[in-house]
Amino acid sequence: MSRMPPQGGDLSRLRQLNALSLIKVLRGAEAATLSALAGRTGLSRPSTKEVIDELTGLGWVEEVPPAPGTMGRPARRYRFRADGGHLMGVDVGAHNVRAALADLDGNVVAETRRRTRPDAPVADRLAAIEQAAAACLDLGGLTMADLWTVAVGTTGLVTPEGRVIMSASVPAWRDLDLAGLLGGMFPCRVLVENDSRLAALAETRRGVARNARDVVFLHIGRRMGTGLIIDGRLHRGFGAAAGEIVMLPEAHWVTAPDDLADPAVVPTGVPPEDAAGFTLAAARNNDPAALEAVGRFADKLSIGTAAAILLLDPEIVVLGGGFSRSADVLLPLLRSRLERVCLRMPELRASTLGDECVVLGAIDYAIEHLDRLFFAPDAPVLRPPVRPAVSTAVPDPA
Amino acid sequence: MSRMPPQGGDLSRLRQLNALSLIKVLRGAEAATLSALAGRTGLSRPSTKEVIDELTGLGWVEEVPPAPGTMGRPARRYRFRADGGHLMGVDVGAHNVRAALADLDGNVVAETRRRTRPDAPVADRLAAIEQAAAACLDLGGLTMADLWTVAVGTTGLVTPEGRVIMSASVPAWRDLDLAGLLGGMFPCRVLVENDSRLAALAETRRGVARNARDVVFLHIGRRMGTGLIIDGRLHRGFGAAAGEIVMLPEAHWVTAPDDLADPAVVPTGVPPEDAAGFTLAAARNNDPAALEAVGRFADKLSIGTAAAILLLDPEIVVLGGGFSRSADVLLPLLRSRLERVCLRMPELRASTLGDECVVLGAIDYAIEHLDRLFFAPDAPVLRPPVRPAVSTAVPDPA
DNA sequence: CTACTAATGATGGACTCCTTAATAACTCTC
DNA sequence: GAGAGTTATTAAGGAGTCCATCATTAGTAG
Repeated sequence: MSRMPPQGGDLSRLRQLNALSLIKVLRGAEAATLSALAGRTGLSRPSTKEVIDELTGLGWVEEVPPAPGTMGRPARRYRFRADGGHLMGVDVGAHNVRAALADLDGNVVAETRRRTRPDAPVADRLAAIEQAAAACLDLGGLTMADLWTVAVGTTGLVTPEGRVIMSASVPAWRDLDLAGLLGGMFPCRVLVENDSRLAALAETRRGVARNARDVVFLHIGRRMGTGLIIDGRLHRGFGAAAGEIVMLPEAHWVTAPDDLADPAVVPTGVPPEDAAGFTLAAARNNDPAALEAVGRFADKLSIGTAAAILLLDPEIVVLGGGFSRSADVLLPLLRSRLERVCLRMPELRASTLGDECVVLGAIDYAIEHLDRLFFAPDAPVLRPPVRPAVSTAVPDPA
Repeated sequence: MSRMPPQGGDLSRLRQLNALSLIKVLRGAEAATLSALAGRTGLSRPSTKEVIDELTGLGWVEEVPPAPGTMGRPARRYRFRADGGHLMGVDVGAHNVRAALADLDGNVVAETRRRTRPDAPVADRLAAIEQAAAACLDLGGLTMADLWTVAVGTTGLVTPEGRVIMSASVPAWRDLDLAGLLGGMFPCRVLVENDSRLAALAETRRGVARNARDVVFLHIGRRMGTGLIIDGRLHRGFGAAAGEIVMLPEAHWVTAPDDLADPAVVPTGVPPEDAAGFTLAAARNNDPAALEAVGRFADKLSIGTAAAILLLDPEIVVLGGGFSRSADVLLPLLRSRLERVCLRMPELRASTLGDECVVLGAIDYAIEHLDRLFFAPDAPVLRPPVRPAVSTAVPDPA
């Protein structure tokens, strides 16, 4: 009957649970005193001390100077050593490859970008990834050996095993064992996931949808995409094909972006990648033809979005992707259309993370992967912070 | 960050975890020997014995005669006392009210049904519920006081608090505090949930979708409905309005059933409730007009279904509801339409639970509620099997 | 310098689990 | 039907983890 928290066991298991619970409390928080930690874990002071000592010895926790100016004897303070390990997020797009290096708390330490062309051959794009990663490590003063996990977000359909089936925006990205190829590039576990899904994750972890349990993320741009967070977790589906509402014929999402590149609105000479921006700007200035074009786009956008809202009843819908820079124009149009259809209207917000959305999501995804490794019920024995072994076996027990 | 299994604590907490883990192993399984239990929980034999003794003392577990004919000394055998408590599932429909009494393993002990009319006033339908429940208890030789939880599935939109906003098939069911009204009828916790959702739950727990993690359940009948199981759990959504794809205008689900009552196919004189059955039977016999009508229905059905599949990528789609009795006609039509659109085609099966679907789902829902109560991380202290207190407070921490 | 405050460190007791070894109950073979 | 073989039960000793309590320590306030 469903997955089960109540995992008892040995005495040492209890100690381990308490240690993990302590790490959990320390994570992300500022330095804390023993009393505070004892209060938050429910353990007694002496036990907390003992566990903290063990964790300090292992290198998970470090002591920081006591806070001055308090009454009584100054309390020793401890904090989680987020620099005990590092992970990397990579965003592989049609025009850019981004890499970001982060510590175990998800704080970005260094960031790089390499340009590529949509029609670049596979080898070139892989080289760009390698260069971006190497430069990023350099900037952060680290080496490959310091990486615990790499998570990669890419355009296209990604299988649970990390193969790219095909990508509309990167023609060469087709039936490609990306996880395998990158597995040879990095000496650690490499996770590959669809970019829209990772963007959705970033928005729920640190963006406008922070702390929401059910989120629909819409990537609206020259290519459309969706990412779903359900019950606080990234939803992949049985064959990792979730979120592909783009393919619903009745929603016309495949051709919808063309509405914003209507020759009746956009003068010849405007490069294709700026056409939508032009139309949206014109609509902002009440150009009638542009308004009509944007209206057509919003009509189509609203169909797929309504389907997602009616099915999932999310707390919030987040708009990301290139077009979301003109959310001031799009949001009201979308909202009015959705209100006609939706039983319960969710919050509707534009992304604030912008271009970094996918790399940040990749980092958050890597962190969740590590959390699963460390907090799993069938637990890792308490051990010093070292890079987890590269288990090429199971892709990801969700 | 996310909900956390690693909940450590006291020594007694460890004992409790082990006891719960033991109950979990015993649940649903046949009687087992100590060695078997020790093996499955990971505990040592002496510890297992001690915990079992405690649970036996509390009344959760009972000893059964040893299995004869084995080598060596016969092992004592223990089993979970499923009759330690009872719960009731109720299905409130337009034409029928069903009630079923079950033990803690979900085995149905007794079952009753009362007829009502769709236009019956609220008081009449409530009386039918009370009568069905009373008769059911009688049949099972129990009283109200033996009930731990009652779960009710009803047509219509149900809020997280158990109010019925409105129901298309039961006009009187409108802005009604059903949970409150029934709370006065039963001396225990009463849960109210949409019937299609409960049917979806039953199919995943004991029907054709057994053990699937992601399931889309389609209720197809004179009223359409959906229930979603995501990651093994019933998905309700932020405002408990999930699964209402019926409302998507482009899918035409509201009028779709009318296709099967086309006057060009159904002779006058056939009562409205049999019209669809007539059309489907005619289609089975290759009546051209009927085939066309069923084709139109399948077209509409496939739109909403495709939306759900593309978004969620379920492992399996289950067809339930009245029309699913003609699944042999409908399934192939639906499948061929979906195959044109879906990226990954899920399994497509007809329900086998039939009319009992909702009551069984209600029972499973009640069991999950109890499981949450007993296995929650902030745990109940180990206690004898008694009916949990009626906490009118929190509706349901999903 | 003294009183007050709050954290630290050390001791003893309680509880849970494990390992090991002796005992008990039943089947099978001769 | 007695003895060998097999498996479960029972009991005792040991180790690990947590808690409560109390004397001690290192600051601030007046």
